[in-house]
Amino acid sequence: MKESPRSNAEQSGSTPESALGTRDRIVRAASVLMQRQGYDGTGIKQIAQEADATLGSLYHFFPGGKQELATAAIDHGNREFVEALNASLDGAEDPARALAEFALGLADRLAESDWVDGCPISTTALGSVGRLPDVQSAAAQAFAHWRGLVSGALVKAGIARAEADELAHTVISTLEGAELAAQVSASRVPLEMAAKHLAQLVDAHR
Amino acid sequence: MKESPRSNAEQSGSTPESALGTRDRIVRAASVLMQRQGYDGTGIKQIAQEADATLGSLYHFFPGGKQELATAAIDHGNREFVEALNASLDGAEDPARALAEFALGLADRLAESDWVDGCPISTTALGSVGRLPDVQSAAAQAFAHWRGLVSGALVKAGIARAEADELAHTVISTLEGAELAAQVSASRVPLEMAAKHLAQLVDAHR
DNA sequence: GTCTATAATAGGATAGAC
DNA sequence: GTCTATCCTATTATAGAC
Repeated sequence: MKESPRSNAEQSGSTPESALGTRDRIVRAASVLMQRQGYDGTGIKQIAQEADATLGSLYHFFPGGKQELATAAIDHGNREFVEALNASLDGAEDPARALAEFALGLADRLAESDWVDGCPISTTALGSVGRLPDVQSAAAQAFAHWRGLVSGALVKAGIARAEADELAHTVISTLEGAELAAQVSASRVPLEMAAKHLAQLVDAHR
Repeated sequence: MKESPRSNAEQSGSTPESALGTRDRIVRAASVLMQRQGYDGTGIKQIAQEADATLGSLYHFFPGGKQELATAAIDHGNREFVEALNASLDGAEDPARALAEFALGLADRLAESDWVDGCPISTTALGSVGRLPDVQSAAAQAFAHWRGLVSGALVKAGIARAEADELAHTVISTLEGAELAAQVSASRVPLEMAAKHLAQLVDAHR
C-alpha cells in the first residue's frame, strides 16, 4: 500500500491534466507524443516538458528510462482503446453494425485531429519490432486483448468460438490498416470501406 | 541526358550491391533501414555506412538531406511492392485466390526475416503523418497505386469498376494491418486469416 | 564525385542539492 | 519527489581539399 494523495478522480474520462499525479501526466504525455511521432521521434525532454514535469521526476518514476516509459505508454494506449471498443460492443446485439459504427467513429476522431490521432499504439509498436522487446511484447499483448474483445462479441451473437477467433484477427487487422491508410492519405475513405466490408464479412458468418 | 556509366543491369531482380551506382546503393540502404527502424530511428551516417558511401556522396545526390532521401526510399519501396503485387496478380484468372496466395507470400517473407521485413513503406509512412509532407505524400501515392493494381485485377475478373475500387481499399488496408499485426505478434496467423477472409470477401462480390 | 574534418545542436541519462 | 546542472555521445548538415 502506497500512501498516495489521490482523493481526486483519476479515471481516463475527462480528468484535467492539472489534477493528475506526476506519474500519470508523464505517461499520458508519452502516450500522445509517441502515438504521433513514434518512439525514436519523441524525446525524453519533450515528454517531461509536455507533462509539466522535470527530468528528475521522470527518472524517479521510470528508472528504466525511455524504454520503460514507452512500455507504460503502450499500456495506457491499450486501456484507452479497450474502453472505446467496449463502449461500442458491450450492449450491441448486432456486432456487424457495431463494428461498422466503431470504424466510422475512428474516422471522425481522425478527421477532427487533422489525421494525427490514429491508433494509440501502432506507430510505437511498428517501430519496436525486433529492437525493443519489452515495448513490442506490450503491443502484442494489447492486440491480443483487442481480438479477445471482438471475438467475445461475435460469440455472443451466435458465431462459433473458433470462427469468431479467426474473424477477430481480420477485424483488428483491417481496422489497423484502414486507420493507417486513412492517416497517410488524409482521407476517411479507407475507414468507410473497412466499415462496410467488415460488416459484410461478419454477416456472412452467421 | 546524363552520361552515366551504366552498362550493368540495374533491375531490382538480384543485382549485387557492388554493381550498383552510388546513388542506388544509398537509396536501397535507406529503404531497408527505414523499413525496419523508421525515419527517426535511422541515421544519415548509418545509411552512408551501410551503402559503402561517404557523407559527401550522400549529400551530393540528396542535397535536400534526410527528408529527400526518405522520399526516394519510399519511392523505391513502392516499386518493390508493385513488382511483387504484379507478379501475383498479372496472369491470375481468380483474383481471390491470387490475393490469398500473395498474403501467404508476405507471411513467408516475414517469418524468414524474423519478422522485420514487413511493408517497405508503412513504418516510415506512419511516422511521417503531419510532420514530413513530402514523405507522407509519396507514401499516399504509393498506397493509391497499389489500390489501382488490385482494382484492375478485380475488374478483369468481372467485378464492376466502382465495386472493385471499394474492395481494393479494404484489400490493401487489411494486408497492411495484418502485416503489422504479424510483425508485432511474431506470428503468421494474422496474415493467414487475412488471406482466408479477403478471398471470401472478393468471392462474395462476383 | 568522393573524401575528411568539423561545426552546431540535441539526444539519453546521471548527480547531488533541496 | 522535485529541481538544476552537467556529462557524454550522437545527430544532421556543411566546408573545402582532392
